Amino acid sequence: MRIGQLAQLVGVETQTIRFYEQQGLLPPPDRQDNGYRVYTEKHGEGLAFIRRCRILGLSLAEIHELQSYQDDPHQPCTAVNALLDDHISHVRSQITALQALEKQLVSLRASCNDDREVEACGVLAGISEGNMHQL
Amino acid sequence: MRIGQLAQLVGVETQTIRFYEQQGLLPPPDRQDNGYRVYTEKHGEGLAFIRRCRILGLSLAEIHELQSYQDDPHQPCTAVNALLDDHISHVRSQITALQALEKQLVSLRASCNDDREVEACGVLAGISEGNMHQL
DNA sequence: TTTAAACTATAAAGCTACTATAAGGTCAAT
DNA sequence: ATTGACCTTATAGTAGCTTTATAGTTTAAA
Ligand SMILES: [Zn+2]
Ligand SMILES: [Zn+2]
Ligand SMILES: [Zn+2]
Ligand SMILES: [Zn+2]
Repeated sequence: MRIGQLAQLVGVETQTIRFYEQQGLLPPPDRQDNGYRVYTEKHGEGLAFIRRCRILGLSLAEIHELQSYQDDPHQPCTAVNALLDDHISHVRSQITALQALEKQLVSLRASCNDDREVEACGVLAGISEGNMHQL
Repeated sequence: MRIGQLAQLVGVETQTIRFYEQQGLLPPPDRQDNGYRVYTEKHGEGLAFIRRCRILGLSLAEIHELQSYQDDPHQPCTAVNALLDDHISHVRSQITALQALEKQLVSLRASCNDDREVEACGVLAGISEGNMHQL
């Protein structure tokens, strides 16, 4: 299988595949005499694994870590579970932060319901006055 | 006021101030004979405005847009309010996406409550099997 | 007074996870 | 023979800084 076929199969761009190879997430495939990369089914599985991890929001570093666990299949999976726990709490804190942000933005927006001149815009005034507890 | 004092006053790093100047968000200040930047109170206000916008999650481009409105104070503030509305909906969609992600991660995590070998880890299996509706 | 700490300057690279562009080699078909 | 689709590498761009390198300036201590 050449790179274009693999890309289409998994639903990524060819550059992304080369990028993952360069980052050490995908093993370098064999090459044809003309230099073209030749991929096996294993590469397809590896690439699909990476993509599913990315969809779950895992960073390339975290994926790398998971791969290192896969290479050592008789270790206890504590580290894998811990990695996911960390990631979940990371996602949760992002959610919390964004919810607080939304609240602030909504109250800021509420300070200017009508059409005024920029000079008197409640939104701009709210930002400029700096009545935000963060700063 | 020199750059270090301004930085301390507003709570940013000096490089960040130079960066904002370079990006056209902060007007270039006068210079001393030795080349050192000299800032006025106005610069402090401008910088604080930028920082508060950043805390609200606004991009530098959005901040630039807001500044252009400030420069034209007798326009109606419709565009300001609209910018904020857009930003709020952006934040909301991020929250929604992250909540869906969290749900998926939690269910994935639940598939491996006990300590097993990596080989049998429910988390890794869950990712590898690809029973995710996205892919 | 010398010297070292603290401050300033510019320019360039690094960070994440790609995406896009450039310039070119290979292959099948027309 | 030439088009078009595919492949190659290398390089730059994205966002918002942060870090590093290198060097000049000011200020305070020894
Ligand atoms: Zn994570
Ligand atoms: Zn308004
Ligand atoms: Zn926005
Ligand atoms: Zn497990």
